[in-house]
Amino acid sequence: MDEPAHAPAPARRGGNGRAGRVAYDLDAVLSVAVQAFNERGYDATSMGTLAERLGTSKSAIYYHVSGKEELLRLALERALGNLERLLDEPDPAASALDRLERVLRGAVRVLVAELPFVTLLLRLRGNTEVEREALARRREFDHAVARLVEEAVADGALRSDVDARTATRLLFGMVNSLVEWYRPGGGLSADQLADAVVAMAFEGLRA
Amino acid sequence: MDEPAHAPAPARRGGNGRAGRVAYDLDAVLSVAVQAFNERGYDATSMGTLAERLGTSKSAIYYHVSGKEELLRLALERALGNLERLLDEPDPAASALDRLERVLRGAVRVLVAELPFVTLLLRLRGNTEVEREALARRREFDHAVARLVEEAVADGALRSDVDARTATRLLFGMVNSLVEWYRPGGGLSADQLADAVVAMAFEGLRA
DNA sequence: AGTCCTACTTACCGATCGTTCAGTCAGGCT
DNA sequence: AGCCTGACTGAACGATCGGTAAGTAGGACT
Repeated sequence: MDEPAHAPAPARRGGNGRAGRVAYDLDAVLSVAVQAFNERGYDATSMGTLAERLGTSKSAIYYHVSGKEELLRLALERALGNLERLLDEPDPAASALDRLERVLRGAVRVLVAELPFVTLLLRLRGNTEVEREALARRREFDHAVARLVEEAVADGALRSDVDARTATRLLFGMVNSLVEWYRPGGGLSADQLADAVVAMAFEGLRA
Repeated sequence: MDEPAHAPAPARRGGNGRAGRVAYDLDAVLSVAVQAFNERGYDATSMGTLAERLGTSKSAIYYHVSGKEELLRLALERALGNLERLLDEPDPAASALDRLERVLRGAVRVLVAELPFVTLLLRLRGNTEVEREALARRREFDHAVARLVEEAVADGALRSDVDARTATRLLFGMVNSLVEWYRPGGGLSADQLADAVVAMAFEGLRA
């Protein structure tokens, strides 16, 4: 067991590629990197650790990506792209409340489907330019949802005794927290989870 | 402005101590450290940065604490101690729902009062033994609250169509998220915040 | 057969990390 | 006057960091 233990089977090129080479593609490197970043934190994860987990050398990684920060950038792009797509094509005929519920369910779906990538996004500190840009895009997403909440309050669909901004933040806190505990295959599907989130958010826990 | 810009005025010893010395005590070092850890992450914060912010040298810090990890340990102890105290002396006559609400409000109060310390706690990754021990204590706290939720569901006070464990986690997600956005002095008091949390958690957002 | 490209490897770089150590200096004590 | 202690300073330590340069095995292509 002193062979590269955590590495997924390297993608041996079949079909269109060269055969017989131990070739990692960018996706394999990225997924191993993101998992490590989430386990130990971005800063605490060295390129050496990544190489170990991939079963290669540090420099091999630099063949696929320009550096550590590009791994971060690619991962954040994937998370943000999926979230931002939730805001496209809203049904203009639907009520603000309906659109909010749809975004909420969509967010749960994306968080579950892209768990490691979104996890990374939600833990950013803003130390570098890459991180700050991602944080700005995340803030823009948050604001779009906040506008939906305000609209629903104006419609009289949501209670007005709780500040809309505070409500939005608590709502997001609830949804985003799932990256800290939800693990797929644990007997709770993404749909069930979305149901629980919507139920608690809109109707509350009281019997 | 090339003097130690971020350093709080060093505690010049008055009264019982020696006068005229630039003396930092442990509390001052700790509070600067925790703030830096929260801004840039524990791993991304170097002892050199801490020294700069304190307006001293790296080695001066080692006079007060045994090392970087002890700063972390002291900070986590403060956060965990305050949270764990919430579970002491519950009124055994009160219903599970009442006790849950009291813990919830207490948690909001502690998070607000000890914001930087709890923030640090909630961002742990478990890289070292110190971090893993803190995570274990945090899990124990979570379990105690989960038991309260289960009790309240058994009483019929909370809805049973949402899994108690899931509900607890969403509840905590909501409360814990406030370290990411709540800033004191922003026109929202801790009590108002607790009201909003309890309202949303128990009654939901629907008008 | 010879050349080219892909996908690496080994060896190393300078910078920075947390930490240590020896020395210093102001004030209090005797 | 002499000594002690508390609170540092400045220089250096070895380890580790992210990243680079140069070389190369092996299949594809001509």
